[in-house]
Amino acid sequence: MNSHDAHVTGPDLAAFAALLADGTRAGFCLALLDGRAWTAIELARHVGVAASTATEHLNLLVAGGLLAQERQGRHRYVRLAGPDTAALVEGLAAMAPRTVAPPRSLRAANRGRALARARTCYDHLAGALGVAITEAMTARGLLDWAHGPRLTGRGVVWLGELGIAPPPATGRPPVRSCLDWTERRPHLAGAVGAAICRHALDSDWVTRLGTGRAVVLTDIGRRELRDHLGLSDEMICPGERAGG
Amino acid sequence: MNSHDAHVTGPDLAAFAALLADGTRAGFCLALLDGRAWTAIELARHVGVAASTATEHLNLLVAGGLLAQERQGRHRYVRLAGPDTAALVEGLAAMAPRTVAPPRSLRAANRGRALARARTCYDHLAGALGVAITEAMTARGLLDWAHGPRLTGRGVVWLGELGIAPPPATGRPPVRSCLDWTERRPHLAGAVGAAICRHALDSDWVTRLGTGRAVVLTDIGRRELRDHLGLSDEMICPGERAGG
DNA sequence: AGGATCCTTCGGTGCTCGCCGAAGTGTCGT
DNA sequence: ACGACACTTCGGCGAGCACCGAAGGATCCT
Repeated sequence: MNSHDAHVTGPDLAAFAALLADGTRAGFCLALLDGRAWTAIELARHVGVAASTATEHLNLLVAGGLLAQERQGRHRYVRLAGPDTAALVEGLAAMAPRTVAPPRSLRAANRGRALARARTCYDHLAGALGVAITEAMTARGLLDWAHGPRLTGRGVVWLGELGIAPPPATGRPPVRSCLDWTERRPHLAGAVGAAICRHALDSDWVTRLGTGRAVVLTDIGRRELRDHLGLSDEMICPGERAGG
Repeated sequence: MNSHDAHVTGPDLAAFAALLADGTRAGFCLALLDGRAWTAIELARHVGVAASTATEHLNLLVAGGLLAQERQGRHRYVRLAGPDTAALVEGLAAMAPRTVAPPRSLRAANRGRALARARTCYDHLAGALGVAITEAMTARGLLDWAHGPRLTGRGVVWLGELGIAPPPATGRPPVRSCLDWTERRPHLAGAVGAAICRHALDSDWVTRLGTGRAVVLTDIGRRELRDHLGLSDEMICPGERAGG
């Protein structure tokens, strides 16, 4: 195990980046950022290519280690390989130029607004909601950004009040910052971000909107966020009124 | 400035990743990870392409925001746009598959060994040396990894003893972890990592080996590392004897 | 068994993109 | 002014690759 003897000429950065350098494959990965497993056909339809084309791309992504797959009967389920790959896709996406195109339909416009308002990002909350929670936690002294994001002692207590146990010290950083696409401000990621998101879903603060990544804040969630973080509706959805 | 009205269909991940999906451009970025500014011709020769080809690639990388450039007379100096882009390239490189190829010459083999031993990575120290420093700091309680890497109070004192002022709280995280290509273990990055690297170069702990990223530990550095971190030669270069 | 669905394999097509060399522009040194 | 050098522009070539449709498994449902 002497890595000095392996004549490492350097990582094959180009081959790896090429995995994401195709519109179809990038679309797959962005879709998979919702953290769930998709079937091949779902992904194919999502980006509008033939099933055979999707198969080829999925083979590449799995072979490249970006995606993990499980086969169940006639279904091929794929998901992002892990939190680190998700973080990589996030980071790349945050730095990539935005494509600003007019929505193709009213339905698409509504979906876009819902996504901007609140969505899951791999396994944590993003959008205006995710950013608002993060900033409220900072304002209340639950997060400390002096040395990068860190949960304070009060933050640990606060988590406990919600019934969330502080995540065990595994390899995954407890608190990570993830730059939001729509808000261009950071929201909370990492193990704690995931725990909060799970709690929000389990306790019906938010519910999934259809089958995508969009979530919608419930009345329960609105009350809990006000009580626990002092968040008003205005602070979460400035100038908007959340629909059913 | 209501970002919800801009119909953001999502980041153009593919276009951005395509910047790094070419062997020549990836070679440029990996070379620029040494944190210095290179001229177009230097980069062209480094990867072995014509000057005209290099120009085209540099145009793309600059337009894409990955590289920044300054023109001085007949020279075009390019460098990575900033620490965040450097972090992105690092992260991608760490996750990319290694290309293990036999070195083309004795000279190349020596260069590879020198790089594995100690090198700069953008603006901090990497290789066996960088990893050894990071692990020694952890062992001495200067770094705390419980909530992601963080400098402890003793760490701040230790920096002071070296004559390094704790970096101001700018946007850049003071301490960041960067996965080492050759060691596959994390080394210290971020503002503190950069400060330590600068100190190591200023105080002649290490000196640049030629014009590349490789550095070599001096006798001064060897003594200082032993006195300040308890690092023995064995711990820095297991099974090797550093040459002049 | 039969049909529907999900996935895969296999040619074939068309286009993008990286590369070079030659010629041209601007800058530096003498 | 002149050559040397760094860089840029342009035309053309060749390879790689993303795409599709058709055909062939594999699996589930009735």
